[in-house]
Amino acid sequence: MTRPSEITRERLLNAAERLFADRGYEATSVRAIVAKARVNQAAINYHFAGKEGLYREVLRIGFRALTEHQLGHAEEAKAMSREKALGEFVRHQLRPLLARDDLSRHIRIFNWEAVRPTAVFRKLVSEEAVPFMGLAIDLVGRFMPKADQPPLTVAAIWLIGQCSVFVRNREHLAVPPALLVLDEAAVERLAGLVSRWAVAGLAQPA
Amino acid sequence: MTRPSEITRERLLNAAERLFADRGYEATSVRAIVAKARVNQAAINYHFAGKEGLYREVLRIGFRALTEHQLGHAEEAKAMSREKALGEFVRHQLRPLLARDDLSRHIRIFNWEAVRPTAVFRKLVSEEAVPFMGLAIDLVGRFMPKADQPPLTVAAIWLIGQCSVFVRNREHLAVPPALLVLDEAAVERLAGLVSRWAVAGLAQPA
DNA sequence: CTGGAATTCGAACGTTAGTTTGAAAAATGA
DNA sequence: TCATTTTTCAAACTAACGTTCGAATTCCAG
Repeated sequence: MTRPSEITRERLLNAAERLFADRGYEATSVRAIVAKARVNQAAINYHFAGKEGLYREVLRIGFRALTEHQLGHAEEAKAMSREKALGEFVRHQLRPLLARDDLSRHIRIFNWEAVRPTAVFRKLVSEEAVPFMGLAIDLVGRFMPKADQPPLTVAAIWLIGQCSVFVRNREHLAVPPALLVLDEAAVERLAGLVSRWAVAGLAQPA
Repeated sequence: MTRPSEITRERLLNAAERLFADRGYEATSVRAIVAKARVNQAAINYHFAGKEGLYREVLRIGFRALTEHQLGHAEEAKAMSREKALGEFVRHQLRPLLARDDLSRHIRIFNWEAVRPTAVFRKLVSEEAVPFMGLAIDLVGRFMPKADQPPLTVAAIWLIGQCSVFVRNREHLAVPPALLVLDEAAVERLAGLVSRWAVAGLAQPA
């Protein structure tokens, strides 16, 4: 076994993750990726057998990171009140408004997938059986204990929609008429607002 | 002044509107449009000076149709309770889940724009000064009478996000785990659910 | 060292995108 | 009718896309 040179692979994954997060899969060209990664044109096909393969790998990494992060907080979430847990979920989802770290980028990529899922994404979730909405479904289930799966899924989609619309319209929020300065405090306030609204909706009798 | 032959223009607008509603601007090719319209390849450039020009015209028509429709119902909406008005708004936004008429297509096109606004769209709204969210802002304003513009805009985005996420994930709702049969009754139930949730959020004290 | 495998590189390929072209056809007004 | 304009048409053009290719280079175990 020959140890492959990991550096090119790593640079590609890094550059691709940022570009995919910013523009989505379709709108990101392989030439833009290799330029940002400063590697050769053919590197993507050599290391990942094509653009799709690279994207699959980026998605896999995102899956792992997110589930790890959530698993790390799963116990705490169970211990919290359902209102607190939902608040944390919303804060977590709105995090890309501020931060530019890995986790935020993963969320932004999955937000793209929520709009129009790529074939790669669909295959991945079906293969790995790590449903993106699982956590959201569990969460809303605490508010609707008697509901069965379909309405829970609807509620989860509803909840995610409330968050992702802000993340994706980030640049809209910064200009009039919204004119939101997207600093720590503003996002905190927004998260509080959205989660209070969402709790009010879910908590009421069906 | 020479009367142009309107038929090709009309066929193009019709075909383009359907395709843009289904796939969004980027993913719709001019070849697909001319094929559906059964006109010549060069017709788009001749009649609309390019794909962008055609899209701008489709957007303009959508603007006019939507505002006319809303203006027609504006008086009724004012007369309703705010809860009823919001319910009607949500039902209206969710209408593309069922119907395939012109109005539904317009809404779906604007939903695409809510994801990642095209330059054409931005220019159009700034030019025509017909803000897409104006009605939503007025509506949420009835629940938050003391709020000023920024939080109202946030609330409006929040409200729109709750609806558009369903319209765009329509095909997701039809398969497990949601397994929603998208008939009249189901959409009606969904609209009721979403508007009740939204009302609960907005109606609570800030 | 050194020979074979792994990796990089520049160039090209085939396809599809939106647009342009110039001639043919149709429509128009005097 | 006829000269002029408007509209259609098939074909080609330029640019960008993802991918492939073979030679050049780097790497590493023997």
